[in-house]
Amino acid sequence: MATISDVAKLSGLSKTTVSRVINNHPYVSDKKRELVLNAMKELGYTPNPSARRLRGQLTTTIGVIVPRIVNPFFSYLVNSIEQAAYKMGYQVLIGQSYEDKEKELAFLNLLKTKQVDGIIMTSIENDWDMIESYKEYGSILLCNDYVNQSEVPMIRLDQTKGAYLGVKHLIEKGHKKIAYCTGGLFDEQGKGKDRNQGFQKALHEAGIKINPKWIFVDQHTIEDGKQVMKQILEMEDRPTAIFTGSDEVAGGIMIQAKELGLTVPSDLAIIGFDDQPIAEILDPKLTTIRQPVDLMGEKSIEVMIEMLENPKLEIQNYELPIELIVRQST
Amino acid sequence: MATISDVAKLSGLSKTTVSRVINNHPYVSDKKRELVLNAMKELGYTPNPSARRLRGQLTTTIGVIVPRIVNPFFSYLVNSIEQAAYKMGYQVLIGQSYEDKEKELAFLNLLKTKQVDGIIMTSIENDWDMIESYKEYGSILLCNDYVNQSEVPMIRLDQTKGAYLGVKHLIEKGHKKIAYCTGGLFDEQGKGKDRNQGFQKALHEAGIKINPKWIFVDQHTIEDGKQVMKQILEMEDRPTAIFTGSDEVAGGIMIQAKELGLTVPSDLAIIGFDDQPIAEILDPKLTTIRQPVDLMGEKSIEVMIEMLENPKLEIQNYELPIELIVRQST
DNA sequence: TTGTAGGCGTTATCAG
DNA sequence: CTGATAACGCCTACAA
Repeated sequence: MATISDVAKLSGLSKTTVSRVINNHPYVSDKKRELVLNAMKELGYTPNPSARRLRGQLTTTIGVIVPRIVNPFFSYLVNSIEQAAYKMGYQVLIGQSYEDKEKELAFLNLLKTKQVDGIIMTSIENDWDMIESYKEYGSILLCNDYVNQSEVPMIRLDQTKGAYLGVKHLIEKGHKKIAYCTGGLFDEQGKGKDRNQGFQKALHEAGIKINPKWIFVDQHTIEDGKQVMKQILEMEDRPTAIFTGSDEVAGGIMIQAKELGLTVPSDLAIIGFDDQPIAEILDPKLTTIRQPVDLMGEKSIEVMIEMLENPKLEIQNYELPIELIVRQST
Repeated sequence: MATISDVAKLSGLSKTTVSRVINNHPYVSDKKRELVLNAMKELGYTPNPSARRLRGQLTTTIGVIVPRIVNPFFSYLVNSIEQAAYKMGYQVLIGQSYEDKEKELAFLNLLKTKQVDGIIMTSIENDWDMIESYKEYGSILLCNDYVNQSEVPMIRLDQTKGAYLGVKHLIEKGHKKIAYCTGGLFDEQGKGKDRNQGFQKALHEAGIKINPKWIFVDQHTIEDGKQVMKQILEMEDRPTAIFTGSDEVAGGIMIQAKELGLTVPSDLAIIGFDDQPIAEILDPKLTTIRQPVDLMGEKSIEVMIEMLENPKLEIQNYELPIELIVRQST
């Protein structure tokens, strides 16, 4: 591999001058600049990022933590982040936390050793204090997930509104017996609390009481959805509609419902979350809440790079639009 | 961030001794080793990978090129690669080529600058000669895609057999008018040639002639599948079954078929490829060819690390099993 | 068994 | 405008 010295030698100039050209510093005569540029081309020279990192320069690499890449929501998010980053000349290092604290910390450690300039976190596993302690080593940005007391930029959606819109839609369709299925818990705090609030708000407004038996927590996969449906079938008093925290769970419910001889939406109306590709594949097509994944990725990179270039940037939060997509399952 | 010098100072020893401990070299007395270990712990010391890279050491980072991460086949593949790598203490840098030669080369350049020890390519865009020229800078391994004249390890599947099994299954079901849908071309060479061969072989064995009108090339998405179905409907002489290069295209075909009032499989039998999650979501469930993605990822990492640790390793190819999963769409 | 010194490729500082 | 030099953190001949 050609080094800066090779370029210097070939062009008959010093490393310093070559470096100036590489980094677009002023005070280089056009002639010499030309000379250097030619030599660089001739040797196929690429600056060595390791050396730059060692010198304390930026790495032009951004880390992204996702719980699991096979979740379409996250693979689309990573996709848009990667594309936006590529356009800006940045690389993306991906890490899956698998909802494991250790893996998350291991990834955050990349900041310490200047392997990445910053990390975009799309989910949070450890306590915020723990994570915040890494801010000293590099930039951290939250995209999708968030915390209240944070001192980092956040790109987020109004999850409360998303759930509210969905449940209100069900109510408008005449449903009063509405079940709820979340990937988190049904607590005041903790995962999924915003959506919980939206759900409660919509019911409250319509004067409908929550039936605790119709609350399903910690549901994630298609398989989970199938199980939920089986549980519902066994109930004496069944819901007529169900709001779900993911298209996949909604899909599982729908598949199982059909298998059990129920008709969607007349026997059971179903609403998903994310507007993943399967929403249009399911039959009937799934009514769902769309999250603007592409926007989230672009914005995250935009803000991250701003932060990197201007470390004193004022911390801001960005809220992106979330909308209801009505299809046939409601 | 603490450096090796800090550890040396704190432990009252030299950098050399500390380095020896870090790298498990012999000739360090137990006492001093203890001393160093304590100092390391106290300072929360982590070796700086950039410095190591600069010194020409391994980076414990492996690059993976995929065409697009949102394709479930690749996101599952990346997932299994990442998991296997993590277990071995390696990091994974992901790049999307978007089937673009430039992007692919940009990623291969990471080898030149020792940013990654090796690269796993799951697809190939540039001419092989071009790619092979990067072998000088680091290890390259092919997983999924392959070339004939290659001098790198390949983890691959018998695509010919996959297509053959699928088409044969259709024939056994009594179909004689069989359409074919590929993501590549219908050439002797080029993308998808193996599956083409399997398709042809199965028909040939059954004495069935190929109808060129029923060959659809360069089809990738659900939307593509829908278009294919529309084209089929317009035909005077329609096929009764279709073999498809991806579950997504198959899904599009199925959705559109139902929309047009056709019944699957009685009006049209459909067979997919990959056994992605949507195969079970579609109604009727999709008969498809399963590719053992997890195995592919694990094996790729296993072989890559072997290669890294023993550069003189004999080049081997590995063929993994591929199987037909019969469901309801045929 | 331990330590000294030099260099990997880059850029900032300082002197011309 | 240009160039010599030191330093980033690590590893390894070589010396002791």
